[in-house]
Amino acid sequence: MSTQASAPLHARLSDEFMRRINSGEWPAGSRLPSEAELCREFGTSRGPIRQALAFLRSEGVITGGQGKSPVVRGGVPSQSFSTFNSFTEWARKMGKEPGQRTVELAIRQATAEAAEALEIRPGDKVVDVLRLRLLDGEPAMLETSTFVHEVGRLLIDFDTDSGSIFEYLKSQGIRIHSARHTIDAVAASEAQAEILGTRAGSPLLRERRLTATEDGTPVELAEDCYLPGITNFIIDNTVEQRAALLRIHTEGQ
Amino acid sequence: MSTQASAPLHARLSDEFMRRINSGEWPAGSRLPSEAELCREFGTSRGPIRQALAFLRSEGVITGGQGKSPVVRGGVPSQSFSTFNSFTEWARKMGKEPGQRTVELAIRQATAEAAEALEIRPGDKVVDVLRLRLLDGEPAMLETSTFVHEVGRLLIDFDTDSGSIFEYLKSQGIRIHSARHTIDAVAASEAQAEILGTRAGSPLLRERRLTATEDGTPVELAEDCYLPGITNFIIDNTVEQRAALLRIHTEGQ
DNA sequence: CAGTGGTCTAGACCACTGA
DNA sequence: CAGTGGTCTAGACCACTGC
Repeated sequence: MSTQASAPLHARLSDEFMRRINSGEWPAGSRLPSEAELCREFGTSRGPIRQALAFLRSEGVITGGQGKSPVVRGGVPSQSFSTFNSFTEWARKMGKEPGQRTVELAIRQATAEAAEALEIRPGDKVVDVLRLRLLDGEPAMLETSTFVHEVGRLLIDFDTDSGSIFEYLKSQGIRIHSARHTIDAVAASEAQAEILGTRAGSPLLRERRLTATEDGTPVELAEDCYLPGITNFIIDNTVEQRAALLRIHTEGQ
Repeated sequence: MSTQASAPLHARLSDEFMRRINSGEWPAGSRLPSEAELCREFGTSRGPIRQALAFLRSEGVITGGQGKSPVVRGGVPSQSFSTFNSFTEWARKMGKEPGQRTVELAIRQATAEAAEALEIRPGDKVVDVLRLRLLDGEPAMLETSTFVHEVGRLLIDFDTDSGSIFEYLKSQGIRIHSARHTIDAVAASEAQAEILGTRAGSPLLRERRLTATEDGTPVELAEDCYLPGITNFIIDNTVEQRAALLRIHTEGQ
């Protein structure tokens, strides 16, 4: 199990349930034991059992209910916040070796657009980082990040060629808490095409990202442009997740 | 409030909390009343109160905890499963008028690729629908859907120019329960470019979708290609949502 | 230190499912 | 009908926060 012995009971239970599902002890398509049975097996009340099951439900690992015991669903992925927000961590999890070449690190004045998103004044100092990200040594993505100065100044002392900015900022006590990702497709500009080693006008998968701390203060505005074919985004959703985390947007709204 | 009088207490509570947040009674950045206070106000035990707060937390509407009362976050979107899965419903919510022109509706044998995704045998009958989707009369997306025959046969009696297939199938008792969306960027083919009124080779935002019923049986395999600039995908995530609904993927994994 | 949310228990009633 | 999950109560102890 991945949880510590001191972890809350419901967390240990959901890990144990997850283990049984992944090990095939509770195969996909089968019914779970009833809550009453699980209470007896683990010598606990219904509370923690239900809390653990609710977590599996929110993950999409189990489904069904009301009068019937839940059913195990198959082929469900899982990814943590940091995996989604850190290129480095994500690449490692995919079994690829992440790399980066810093093209530019600059302190400059915020553009009007960046200032609005980051909730600062136009002309306030920001730190721009432009990096080419690699997978197994091959160009995969062009990352353009703009940090508010208070956070970005920490990067001056950091070798941005050495690894994950996300992890470094975490070690410096910056707690990234939430992010909004906007995904679309764009044609590569001349400059982008040259760095990525492709043709101008060819399609790129673009992810724009606004990250914030717990109290909602913006920290970073980023634009990541992926070479197509190498990377895609996968989103799972179900009816149970009442209002989903995700939405499609259109201009003028 | 949107919930019925007979709805569970925790649902009515979360609606009431949401109302107070949207009305400005609990402004963004402010602290919520303590759970004990809410218990007194509504004359209930902590259970339903906590369940309602947990829902707001999962929506990203409130944040924080442990020793401190939660804080209201601002600017949080919300979208239901059906809005994300139905072009028609989504367009209406965006204030646009959805439209469609059916290019082709055909019964044919499943390709090897489609058969594998839909968990049927290659050569089994499937129903293909190719439609140009419009927003306010302008081409916006090219939709290629492949339905398993058992479901697709219902479409033969449906005017696919008239509206939402998703809604029609729901009215026919087909209960779509979950979907996996894979998003990437591709270059438009000659055929696609002609229908969409763009140039071959220009970028398209592609969403491939596999929808399933509650027991995990695949129903539809779709490929939607959006004209860029008109549409993008927005995803919000936070640390609290332990393993998110979303992930980035790469080839060979 | 007092107040907060996080966790857990024990027991109860209800609505829904399937035999 | 018995068994299931969905809901709610009342009370308890803990860890964390800020004063």
